[in-house]
Amino acid sequence: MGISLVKRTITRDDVAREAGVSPATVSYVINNGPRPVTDETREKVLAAINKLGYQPNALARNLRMQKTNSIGLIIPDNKNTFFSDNALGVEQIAFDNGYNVIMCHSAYRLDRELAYIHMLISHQAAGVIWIPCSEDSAGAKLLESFHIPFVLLDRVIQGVTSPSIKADNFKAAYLATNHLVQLGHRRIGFIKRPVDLNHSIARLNGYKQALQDANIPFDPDLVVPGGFLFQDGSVAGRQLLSMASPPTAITAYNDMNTIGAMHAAQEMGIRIPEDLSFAGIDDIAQSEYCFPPLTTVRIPTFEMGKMSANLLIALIREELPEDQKHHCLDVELIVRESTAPPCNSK
Amino acid sequence: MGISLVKRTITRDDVAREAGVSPATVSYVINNGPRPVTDETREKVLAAINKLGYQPNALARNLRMQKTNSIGLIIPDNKNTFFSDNALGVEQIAFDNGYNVIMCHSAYRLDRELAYIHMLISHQAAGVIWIPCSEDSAGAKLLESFHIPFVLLDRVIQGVTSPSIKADNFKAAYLATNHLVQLGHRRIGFIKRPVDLNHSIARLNGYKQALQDANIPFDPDLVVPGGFLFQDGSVAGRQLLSMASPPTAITAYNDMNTIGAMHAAQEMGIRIPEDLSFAGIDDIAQSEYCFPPLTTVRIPTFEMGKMSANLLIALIREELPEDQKHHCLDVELIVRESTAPPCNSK
DNA sequence: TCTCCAGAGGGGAGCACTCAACAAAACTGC
DNA sequence: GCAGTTTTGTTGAGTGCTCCCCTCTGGAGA
Repeated sequence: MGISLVKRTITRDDVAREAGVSPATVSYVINNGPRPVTDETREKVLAAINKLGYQPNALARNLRMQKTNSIGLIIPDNKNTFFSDNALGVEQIAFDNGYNVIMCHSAYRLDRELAYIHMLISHQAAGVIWIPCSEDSAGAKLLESFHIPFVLLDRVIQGVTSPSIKADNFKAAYLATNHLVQLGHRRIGFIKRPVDLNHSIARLNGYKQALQDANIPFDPDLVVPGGFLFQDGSVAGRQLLSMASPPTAITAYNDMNTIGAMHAAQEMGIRIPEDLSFAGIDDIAQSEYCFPPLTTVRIPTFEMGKMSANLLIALIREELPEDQKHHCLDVELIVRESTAPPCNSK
Repeated sequence: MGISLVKRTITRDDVAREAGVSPATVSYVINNGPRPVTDETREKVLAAINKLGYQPNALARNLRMQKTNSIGLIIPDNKNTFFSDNALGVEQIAFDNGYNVIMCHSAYRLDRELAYIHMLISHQAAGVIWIPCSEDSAGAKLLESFHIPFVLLDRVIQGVTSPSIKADNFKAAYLATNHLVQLGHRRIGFIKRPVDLNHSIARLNGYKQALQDANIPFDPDLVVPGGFLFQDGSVAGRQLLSMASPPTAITAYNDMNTIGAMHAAQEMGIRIPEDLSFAGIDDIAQSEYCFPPLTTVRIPTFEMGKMSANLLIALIREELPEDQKHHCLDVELIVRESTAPPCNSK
């Protein structure tokens, strides 16, 4: 049992030599085919593998096979439980199907997205799941030109026909706003995404539609931009509350901004929900535990992650029917304690 | 400009042909060495690369070089902001240094950890960052036998001498408990980790030491097991509060359990912090936004992730001095509004 | 006894790349 | 103008694997 000081990996040829068979036979044992092997030979090979502690080299295998079992996951922000939940769903399905996921964190930056896409191409990724941070189509073009299947998660890019998974963003905002309307609110502020993407426009439209259905005129002054951080929501909230005629309820593009705004209101001594109601969208982890617990619309992030991975794997296997390429998941209003009728209606 | 219907990748040989040079020259241009190339030749090669849209095949390169630029990150739960923050730090440093990270989600399961370790070995990972879910050393042995450098993050495994990054868990619990002691509490409940690992034992010991330093006798009845979910903390909280002589303050192994217990108390109609104080450890995202905002001890998770990646990269490059292999990061008490003097002291 | 054939294993090319070793060209000094 | 030296470019072996194609063995049928 000599300790080898030289760092040398055990290859398939070593196993073949140890077992007294040819390298090809070792492959046939490991891969269970494509040619049969007698039980006797198989035993010999397995014994040799065990003795030497052999691990096949996936790199060589992938090079030869012209494909890998790696899928790239491009996400904007792993700190946001919305996305980390997506990631969890993706990883679970990937693992169950023998894929490994390469985590690509774009930090909402297009250049990093593109850098990662180049990396994934270079690594011959079997496919990629992409939560784009913009509607730039350069990355999609690149993936297409290299025939790398990909699915868009949460967001969609104009002109890109790849499979996609999204939530019903219009309905999400409609439900949140309508809930406030039903409680009797008529001046409802909306914190919108700083940059307009079609999913954020859908949410803004849901807000507008709910107002329209209640015959409440749309007031553009009640729509202010938020940001990616809680603090941004806080700033937006203050802006809304410092208006001459402030809203009696606030909803937003997402929970992050809603919670930020709620904190700002509390710092200003405003009671929630007695003086001011808040409804969010996403149902991130913080929403249930903030004070008061936030009324919000649940987006099924984990399920979306799982679904996108299933879609991608079907796409890789070329088993995805044309009519099942695009999915829009339903959303659900979750009423907690941040919403109540407006105080003047009491 | 014919559209190729056959899916064939452009290789370095195609570029060589296009540029009228040898394949090796193309490599020298791409890698900037090891042999020099005249500017004229370089231009020709670059033009050909551009024209053909060539992307080098990382698989072939890695196979030839006998190494990759992939690092594995084994984490127990990406949903928990504690770990997703670790992941973010790792990814950032990895990206900046040209490494890509393979996300390995163990879901607190030893079998998945081992499955992923096998996968990483097979993929010739350059290194791995590992947040182990137990103190089993099989995975570490495996990595060692394949000479794959790894660093342990957050936790440490008995007998494993690999570099490690952890927080001062003893101090964290000491600070939380001592804060409660200083406020005048003498019956302080502790929700411990369901399974004892050395970092959770350190936290329990920190709790005990703070009591001892204040001459408060340790009461084993005040220590109950929690779990991985908010609900588990809730159950543990109810258990503590249903005691004949319940505690006036509760602290726990982590924020998840603390927040769970706090919710349980609120459901029982107990006012926080007037009737009961809560102090946690970790400072996860929820802690600042729960109600009341949680007094806790901040663990620098993001910094720990970054540091572990820097350590791993130094280790891979064999530039890590022996005396810098182990780091224990300092922690900080963050006083918010979930703690107050006990009501009987008023 | 010989031929035929099926079943099982071996040989070897090829995947896209790197780099040492070699060849050729360009430059130097006399 | 030529040997010696430097600079630039090419050749080809090797990385570990898969799978096509070939060989070998042995049993069935003539």
